[in-house]
Amino acid sequence: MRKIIMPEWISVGVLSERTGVSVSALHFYERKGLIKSQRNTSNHRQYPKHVIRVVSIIQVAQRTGFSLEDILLELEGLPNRTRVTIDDWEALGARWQNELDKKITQLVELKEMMADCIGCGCLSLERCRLLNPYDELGEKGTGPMLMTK
Amino acid sequence: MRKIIMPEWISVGVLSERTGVSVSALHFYERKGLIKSQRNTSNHRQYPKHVIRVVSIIQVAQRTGFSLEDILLELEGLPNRTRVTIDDWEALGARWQNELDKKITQLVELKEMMADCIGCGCLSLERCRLLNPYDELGEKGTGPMLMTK
DNA sequence: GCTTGACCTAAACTTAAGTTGAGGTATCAG
DNA sequence: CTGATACCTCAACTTAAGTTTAGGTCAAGC
Repeated sequence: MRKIIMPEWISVGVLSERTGVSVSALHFYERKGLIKSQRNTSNHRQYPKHVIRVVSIIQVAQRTGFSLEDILLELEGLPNRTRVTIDDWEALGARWQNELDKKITQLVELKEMMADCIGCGCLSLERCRLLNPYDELGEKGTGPMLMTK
Repeated sequence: MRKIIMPEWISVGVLSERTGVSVSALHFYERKGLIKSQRNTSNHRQYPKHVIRVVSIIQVAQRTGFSLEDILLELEGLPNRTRVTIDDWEALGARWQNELDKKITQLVELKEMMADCIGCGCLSLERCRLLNPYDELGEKGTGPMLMTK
């Protein structure tokens, strides 16, 4: 009694529907090697259902700033192509986590910079003095000032 | 006795050095309206020092997935161009925070999807079964399986 | 007075990530 | 048999975010 569940095959149209990614983009991903398909007798692509999940990962990764090349490297660029171990997979997972953490750090940094800028007062006057610094300045005596350092 | 600190002017080369952004990119940002300069008598651009900070914000925002158009909209696209209030600025800040939070959520989502994928076992066998699903399957009886849903 | 370095403009080129279009095939419904 | 539909390929086009190239100006130093 086998516990294996064989893949269900879906067409490119269905994959597109399920993921919200256009057919042309899916073809493109395939050309780039991010996903793979088998062909049926009519030369139509057939994807195992699990590819839905791969495409979802691609989408989210992309929206969060990874390039397709990055994603491909993460998914395919394993140290040795002949024998890939569980260790390899774990290393890959670690690298990916690391990248995610870096990106989160950058977001937090951005938040801080903005808070700084808004906090310093120079961003809260009519229009941004940082961007439009040629308005009459110092006409009022009090009020927002430009920063030195 | 005035408390106003007048801006120090810097050249495009210095701005480039200070920010790590190439001169051509800075010209480009200026064409796009992201930064502004005055010209000296030799027609050379002069930026107030604070533009360093603006460029830094642009850089970080970009690295975290905002397009220049997004950034421009956030910085410039205020409701009414003639009279911009503190409320406008706060609304802008709120929108920006919101975007940042969305992006952070996406990163967390991505982390979860990956954890899921690795956890399910199908990613921890020689090479990825999700990506290379045509390997001999079920040869061993036990071991990783493909997922149904 | 000439060269060097930092700057200027405008236009063409580049890369990533697709989209669009033209022309062709296979299966199914009436 | 004749559309309609869903797919196929290949090539050209698009947009964003710059870079590169080519030709020109200006002030400084020797």
